[in-house]
Amino acid sequence: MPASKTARQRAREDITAEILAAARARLAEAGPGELSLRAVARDVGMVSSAVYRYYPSRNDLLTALLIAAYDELGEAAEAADDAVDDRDDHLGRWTAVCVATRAWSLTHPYDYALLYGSPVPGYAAPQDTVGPATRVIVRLVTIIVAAHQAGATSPVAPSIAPAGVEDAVADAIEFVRVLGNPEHADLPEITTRTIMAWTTIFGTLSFELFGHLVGSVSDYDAYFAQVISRLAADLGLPA
Amino acid sequence: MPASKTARQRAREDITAEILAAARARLAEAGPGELSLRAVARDVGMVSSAVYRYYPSRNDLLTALLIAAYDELGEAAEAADDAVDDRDDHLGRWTAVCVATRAWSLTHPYDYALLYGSPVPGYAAPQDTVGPATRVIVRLVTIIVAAHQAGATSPVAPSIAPAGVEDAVADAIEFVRVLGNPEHADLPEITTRTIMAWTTIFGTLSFELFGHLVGSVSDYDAYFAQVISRLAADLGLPA
DNA sequence: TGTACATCAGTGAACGCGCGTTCACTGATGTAC
DNA sequence: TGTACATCAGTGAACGCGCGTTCACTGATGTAC
Repeated sequence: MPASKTARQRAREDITAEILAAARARLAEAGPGELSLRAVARDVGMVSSAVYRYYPSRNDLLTALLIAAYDELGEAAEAADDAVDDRDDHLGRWTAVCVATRAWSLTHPYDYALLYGSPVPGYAAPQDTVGPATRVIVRLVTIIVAAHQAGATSPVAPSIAPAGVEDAVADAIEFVRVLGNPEHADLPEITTRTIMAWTTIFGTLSFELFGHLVGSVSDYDAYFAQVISRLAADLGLPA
Repeated sequence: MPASKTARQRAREDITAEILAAARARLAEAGPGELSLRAVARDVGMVSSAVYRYYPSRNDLLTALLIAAYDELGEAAEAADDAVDDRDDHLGRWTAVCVATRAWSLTHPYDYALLYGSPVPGYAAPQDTVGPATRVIVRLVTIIVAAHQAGATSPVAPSIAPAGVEDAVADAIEFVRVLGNPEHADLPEITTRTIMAWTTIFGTLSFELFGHLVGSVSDYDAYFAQVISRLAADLGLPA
């Protein structure tokens, strides 16, 4: 049981990754529901049955694909936040995460569609995908709550909304509390607004990538900048 | 050339519609990219080649599906607006359209995924789908612009955003002008905000239907009510 | 009203293709003594 | 260091299946005189 890997183990890891990469490339032409194991095998230069040594079925390959894409996006978003030197520049951190999320999405449109487009009929993502899937929103919430705890915010829009915010997003509020931000009077409002903003960001990316803004938006970069700036204002981050 | 239809013509229309309905039902199990003409034919009780008398190819059937679904959603949204007696109750009209849009989406999740989920690889929607696709946003813009022209609004959030709004959504602003609402000082801001709100609504529906709010939102009805109420406030509609 | 012809819906066979998965096999790599 | 055995990656054939589309056909419906 040596600490260094045997040639076999190294080869196995390489080829496992190679198959995954080939499958991701395939998504450009087929969509996850029509992803063909045989086509992937051909691209890798194997016979189709050989793929079963690495992924026990088509669905397991799909799961690996989801996790890889979620992790890559989460990684990009977190790295962008971490690269902001002034940790108290919450607006800068917010903007960095949003911009990085969009940049990854534009360069990986098929991965984006896998993650945020239509679910694959007959496929239910297993529990292992949950962690990777939450990385972006967790980071966004972290930034916004930090800003409010530092007091570096304008008051959020008065709650003219129907009562019952606490109930609507109870799960998320609980989550934020656990995140280690004990008490803040506006926590329900802040949480609701952050989830809304997150939804708007991905709604914007879906609309952009899936073609629904054709005829409305003329400059996508500028439009996205407008959106995240308004969202930041709605969240109480001062300009 | 009689004004009344022949039996053949009537039968043709019925069966064309029946095939379309069967295809929509199929979407529950397969997704548009894997939609099978043969399966549709079986459901209708025909031999697969007979479908070609009605739709010249699989892609034409897809197009018909898109148009039918967009029109049904547009119809539902417009009917909800039209049913509001007090035409000056802009908040009521806004809410009615949003609620109707969500109601249709929840009862037609597979049609929703067809319209707002991942595009079908290799399929480009033809021009005929554009009109039906814009019915909801056109109605939303109409309501918001009417509210601002009637002066029944709070001022919209001050434009703390980066300059250049006009350029980002130039196409939409032009469209609103053509809609017959000549001048309003805040037109660029109002237009941007309305497109953002539209994006948020469909982003919310996509997240709800595609499972991204599991673990965050505990009461979807209540959450949606919160969302559209905040959006209305952001758009200057008074409560 | 009746007949002759034209139109068209639906049939069934066929074309050429791709799919996921199983299985017995071979040959190379790794392990224990 | 050398040998015997175990592990495992990759092969190739096969199973049973479904797909979109074409084509010559039949029989019913519609039209013109």
